[in-house]
Amino acid sequence: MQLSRFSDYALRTLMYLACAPDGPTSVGQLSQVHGISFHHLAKTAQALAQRGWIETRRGRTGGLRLAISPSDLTVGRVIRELEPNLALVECFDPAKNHCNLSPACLLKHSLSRALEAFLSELDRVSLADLVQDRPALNRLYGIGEGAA
Amino acid sequence: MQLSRFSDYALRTLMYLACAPDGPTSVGQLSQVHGISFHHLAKTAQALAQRGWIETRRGRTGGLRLAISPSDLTVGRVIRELEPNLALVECFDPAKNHCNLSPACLLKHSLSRALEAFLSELDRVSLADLVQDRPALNRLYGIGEGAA
DNA sequence: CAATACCCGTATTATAAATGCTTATTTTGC
DNA sequence: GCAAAATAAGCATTTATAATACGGGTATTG
Repeated sequence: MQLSRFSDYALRTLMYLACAPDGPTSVGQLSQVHGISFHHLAKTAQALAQRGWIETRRGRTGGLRLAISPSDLTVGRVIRELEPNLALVECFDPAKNHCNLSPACLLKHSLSRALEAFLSELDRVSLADLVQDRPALNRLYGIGEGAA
Repeated sequence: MQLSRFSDYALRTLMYLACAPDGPTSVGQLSQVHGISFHHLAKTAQALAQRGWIETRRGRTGGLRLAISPSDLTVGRVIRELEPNLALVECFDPAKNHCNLSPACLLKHSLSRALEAFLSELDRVSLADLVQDRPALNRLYGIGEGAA
């Protein structure tokens, strides 16, 4: 049971943008800071832009910028929308289900409740909460390093 | 984010054994009822036996039998022990971690809390709870069908 | 002794993620 | 106004991992 790296990278991108909100940040910058493939990051940026969470600007001085307030976006929301498959077991998806116990199976309900407990715990955490110690993060990001 | 089928099949096996506790149940029977590969099920049975949750008996009249009381085993326990990878993101595993934000990253703590909420919700559910409506399950399992 | 059923290690297959490449669009500078 | 450069967006390929299938081995019963 693990989160897809897609969601993971999306959260890292949002965290960075929440820390460096001044100018637009290029995907290349994000790629360098996080040590993640450029093209892979571009793909996640695309998904974030589609949902209106970030603004993308093309051209010579383009890049990514947060389009919403960090306190308005929760980790739970991000994962609910971006995680490609939240069906813990096959019977969660009626189309793929092969288990004929479903009618009387209480396991499914228990797992549903547990998943909801997981997500609602993350609903309590906003992007603003994640970056509350901005100085420490900026140090790790290398933001504010005067020397080239 | 989804559970491995390994854990899934293990839980189904335990549920069946909790419903049919009289004689030993062969892996072949379990395979037929659930429509799952024989060898794959045998592998999960092995893991259950190693933990003392079931007894296996070889030979002509052999099979699997529950070795503990259904109310003493929780779903949470099963998943904690059997799920091969509960590391939601790479930074949960220091050996595989490449993210250099770890020291100041609050995301990890949020995810840890959420995972614990998920598992503790499942700790509240015992195997006995899952099979409380035994007649309905036995009907689905085909247990008690007089006609051949 | 023969048949049945669990035990264990290996190999193949399938699926999904990660990466790389190509195309299209925008902006800046001449 | 045009050309060049930078960047986003979309598409295809490679890679890795998990699930599954298979074979031989061992123990037990009748």
